[in-house]
Amino acid sequence: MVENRKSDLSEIFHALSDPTRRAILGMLVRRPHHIGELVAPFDMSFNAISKHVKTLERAGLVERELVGTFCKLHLKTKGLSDAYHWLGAYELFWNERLNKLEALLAESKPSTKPKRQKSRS
Amino acid sequence: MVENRKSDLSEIFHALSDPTRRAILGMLVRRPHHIGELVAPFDMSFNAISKHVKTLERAGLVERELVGTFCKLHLKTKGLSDAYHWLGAYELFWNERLNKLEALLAESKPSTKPKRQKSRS
DNA sequence: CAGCGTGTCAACCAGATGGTTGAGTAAAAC
DNA sequence: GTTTTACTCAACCATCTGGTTGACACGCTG
Repeated sequence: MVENRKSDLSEIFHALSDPTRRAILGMLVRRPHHIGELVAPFDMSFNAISKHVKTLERAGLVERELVGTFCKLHLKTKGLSDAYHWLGAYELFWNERLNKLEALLAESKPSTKPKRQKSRS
Repeated sequence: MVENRKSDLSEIFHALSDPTRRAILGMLVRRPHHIGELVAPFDMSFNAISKHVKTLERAGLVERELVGTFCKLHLKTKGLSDAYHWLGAYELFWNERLNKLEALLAESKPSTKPKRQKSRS
């Protein structure tokens, strides 16, 4: 397949951790763009955007389709879906856990905030 | 509130982009741990784990509760939930879009793979 | 063919990241 | 009161990151 060298969650989350890259995904979800089109909104060099695209591509979030000199970029949803489902596994817990946690914290509230605070914000 | 200085998606995704930190969350989702307990599985110094915990805390994924000398860590689900919902917005698209995309790609398949390949893997 | 537009690659830089060690602090145990 | 335990903080280091610039490759257009 040689899909992408590492369809890893680490790469995916790292790709998502940059606002520029998330914005790019936001553009691509509407319709495919070529790289040049992506540059305008960002006040950043073409090369910088190209690098971001490469990061997204490595993470498997974006797919290139070469059309003449243009490089048309498509959103590739598998990676997003992977990340979504990874988080979904936690969702199973957090609804029920929040209740448990709240109960627990309520119990231990009296002794919850000890004094040992030197420089903790 | 002073919840955390930046309940930002960037921080959250960045926190999730490290396998050690994801593993820590995996331990915390079962039950709260103190930091010392987290160290064992990782072959890494206590301080390294402590730093990871701090990263998770900054991202709002983890909450500290001081119990004597121990620092009990709870999973804090809001951040995970935020990330989950951000991705969920894309899920609305990708189910329908995949169909559209596939149709589109099927149309343009004949000219989809041009020759311009010098050093592209 | 020459020139332009689109994009890649490599080199470079400042700052962030992930790890280490060592010193210090505070509560608990002796 | 001394020692242990659990943890924090600061300094340090190598590597990664996100940006830049400049040179180059490819395909389209005239």
